[in-house]
Amino acid sequence: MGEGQRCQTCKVGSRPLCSVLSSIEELQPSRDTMLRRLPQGRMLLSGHRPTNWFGIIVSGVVKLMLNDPNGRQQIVGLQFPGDFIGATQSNPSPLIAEAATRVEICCFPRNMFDTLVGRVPELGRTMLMHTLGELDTARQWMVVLGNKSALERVATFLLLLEQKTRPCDATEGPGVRQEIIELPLSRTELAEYLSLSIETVSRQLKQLRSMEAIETMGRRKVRILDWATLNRLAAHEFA
Amino acid sequence: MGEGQRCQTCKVGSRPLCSVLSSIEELQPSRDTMLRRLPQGRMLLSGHRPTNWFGIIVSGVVKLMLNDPNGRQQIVGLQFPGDFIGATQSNPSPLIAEAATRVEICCFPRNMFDTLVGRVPELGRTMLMHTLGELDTARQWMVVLGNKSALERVATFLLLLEQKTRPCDATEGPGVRQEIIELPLSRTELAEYLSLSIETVSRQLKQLRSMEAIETMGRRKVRILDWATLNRLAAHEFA
DNA sequence: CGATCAATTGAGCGCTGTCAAGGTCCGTGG
DNA sequence: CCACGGACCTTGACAGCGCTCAATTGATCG
Repeated sequence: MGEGQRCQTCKVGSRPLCSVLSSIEELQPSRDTMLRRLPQGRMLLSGHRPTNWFGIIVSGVVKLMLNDPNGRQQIVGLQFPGDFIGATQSNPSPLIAEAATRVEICCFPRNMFDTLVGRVPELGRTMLMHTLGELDTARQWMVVLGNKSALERVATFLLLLEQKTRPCDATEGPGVRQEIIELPLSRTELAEYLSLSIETVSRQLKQLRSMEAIETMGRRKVRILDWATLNRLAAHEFA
Repeated sequence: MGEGQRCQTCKVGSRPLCSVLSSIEELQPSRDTMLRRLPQGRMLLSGHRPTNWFGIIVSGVVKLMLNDPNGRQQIVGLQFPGDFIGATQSNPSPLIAEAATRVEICCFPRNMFDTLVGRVPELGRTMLMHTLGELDTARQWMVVLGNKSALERVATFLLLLEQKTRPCDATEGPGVRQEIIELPLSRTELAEYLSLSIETVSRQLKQLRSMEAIETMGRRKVRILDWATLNRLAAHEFA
């Protein structure tokens, strides 16, 4: 893993998992915890190899991948600030995790977490709730992959991204929407996430551009112009 | 829910969740637990409505569905004997659960489960493990829906089904494979699960028949003839 | 300012969905 | 036991979406 640094002022506060973090911080304030800054592309979990740490994402995006039997890889989930990562389970999973952008993770040794769960029952419950939420997310994404057209998938992704990358303190509501979205994925990664070809992704972005629903600014930025159209295409999936 | 009956001799013993069940049985033997027999088509969870019970499937298959924004429904998971169902979470989920076949469920009141989790910490851990397993399953299915052709999906489903419906005491290995598989789903449901049209499902079954990989016996039975071909098509997904 | 890789665009085709017709299974009643 | 009806399933024809292959354009960095 490499570079590390003591975690002094964590900014994940208002995210769903804040309670876990604060529990940990209260009991063992910033001694064994550290804020790791990882470069884009760094592998965090590699298939079956066991992991002795776990952490909470503070900033950046982590992509979760599974090896397709045909050799190719598919992205099966994205983890945003506030989400868990690492050895949240003892049974090994073929899941691969990689930093999609530069990432900051608040890391803890695994045994520390285990003992904490024993001492704070609330912690285990929070973990379970979060995992059930992830399960819901995965199943909703199954519906996206199963029933939506290429254009709808791209629209859905853009809205999902906008929602997930809102500043922590922003409440729901159309007033606080960000116009300009930073894409944490390349076109190739977008294709792997949406189960499309690179070319199709490109064509759908072009189509959205010609509908004047979005405006692409370089490779990694999108400005959203027409929320109504995008919402209609995504059919209010991730409200 | 309707018909119920005290649970005397439960047969879920050797399934993954046996520990939960036995913990419950030990502490509170068969007083508030009962074995519910439900007919095919009975709805178990309906979207947002809260549920005050939970249970473990003893026999039969339960399908989990999500409403597609386009109106159609998609099956996002199947629950087999040994799996949880019901209020395993407090946060509401839009998930709908329905008996795909006649189903027997060992049911418990929700508060009983909650108190047990407080008394037996192992129980919460088991729940978390099981949920993480479900998450893995969901993500693997995402890969199936994203990258596999219609023929491969059908082959994958047949092998998955064979694996899941093996008798409890059967260990892994090719020796104990069942030749004849009972399909818990109609063609329409199969299509909803595999994200295909009914017609395509039918055509792929025909193709497998013409390859002499399977043999259909009526509408709800399949005899597997060529395991190698099926495995090759499914690419050893659910080993 | 070129070198290099990513992204876009175009042409062509195959897989799968749609629409429509025919066939099969199964419960019901004669 | 057989005839009938209706739901479920199968089969065929056809079109369209998205993938593949190939060439071009564009971005980013030395």
